[in-house]
Amino acid sequence: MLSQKAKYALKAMIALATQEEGDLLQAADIAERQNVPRKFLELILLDLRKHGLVRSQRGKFGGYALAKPADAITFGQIIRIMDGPLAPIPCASLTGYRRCADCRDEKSCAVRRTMREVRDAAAAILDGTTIADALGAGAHEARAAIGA
Amino acid sequence: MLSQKAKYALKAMIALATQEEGDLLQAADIAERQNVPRKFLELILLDLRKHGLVRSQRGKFGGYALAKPADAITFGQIIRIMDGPLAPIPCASLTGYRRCADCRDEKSCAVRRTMREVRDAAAAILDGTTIADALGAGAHEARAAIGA
DNA sequence: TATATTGTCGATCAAATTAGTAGTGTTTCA
DNA sequence: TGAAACACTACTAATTTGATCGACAATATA
Repeated sequence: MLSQKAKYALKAMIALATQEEGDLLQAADIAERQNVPRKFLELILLDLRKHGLVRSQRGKFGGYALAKPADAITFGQIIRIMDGPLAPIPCASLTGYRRCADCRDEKSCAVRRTMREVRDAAAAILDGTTIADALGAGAHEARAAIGA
Repeated sequence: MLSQKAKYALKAMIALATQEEGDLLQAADIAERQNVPRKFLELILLDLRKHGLVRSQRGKFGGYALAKPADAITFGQIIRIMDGPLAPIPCASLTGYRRCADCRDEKSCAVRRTMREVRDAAAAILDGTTIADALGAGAHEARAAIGA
């Protein structure tokens, strides 16, 4: 399961991507637009900043902006920061491998093998979808909705 | 994340599938073979029985057996019983749909759209992998391991 | 029938995780 | 100097997870 935190982080990054290059968006604005608790969102943005996805400016008229182009930031990066590895089970993870305590023979474990397949499929999608894609597709859907 | 419970359930089902048609396997045996806590496993088997995946016999020389052929039981069925929907987020679930409380416009939500893709990919794998597949591949690996 | 054995089931529990909230400090600009 | 914004620490309530315990019910065999 994706945590609320990760979901809020994705929504916040998408909101930041709608800004003009160089413009800042304040936590309170994002919170209101995306309908998420402001203080909780601040923690999330802080975390994203510490991981280099977002930059911030303090003081009056401060705020947040993407630290990199929207097409260089993937869903996978954001989710891993917030929730950890994508794999359904640690023994099937590339980025956060941990052995199962109860596993007798990892090589022949069908659970692990199948969970690795699931991980790979999820990673292909999440590491292949950028914040820019999210915007683009959204715009596409919006255009389609008005018949354009 | 796959819970321990779901992982144990998968392992137990695989263990049951190794038995001859009609033979029973006792909870204590499964627990020892698969290295899982016996009492916890009993709860899991009970749950699997109530959902029709396993049958049980009480009393001396009692035990458990698959209630259906191993190739008619998928990872997806087992995981949904133990952990609920496969989707990373309820608004992207087919079997357990629930709206996000904070969502302003579900139609244009890029998070939802992408999580639906992840769900579909995971479901394709998990609903397409049976307990029989798990055994078969395991045997193949085993044969490969001994050079056969 | 007695007894050992095995599944059934309800209650309970400790630890971890989740989803926040509160408050204080720090920076910046007008 | 003061208001506005981010930074950071600490705390907490509720939920979930991963079990454990013990009494009960069914069954096979001696």
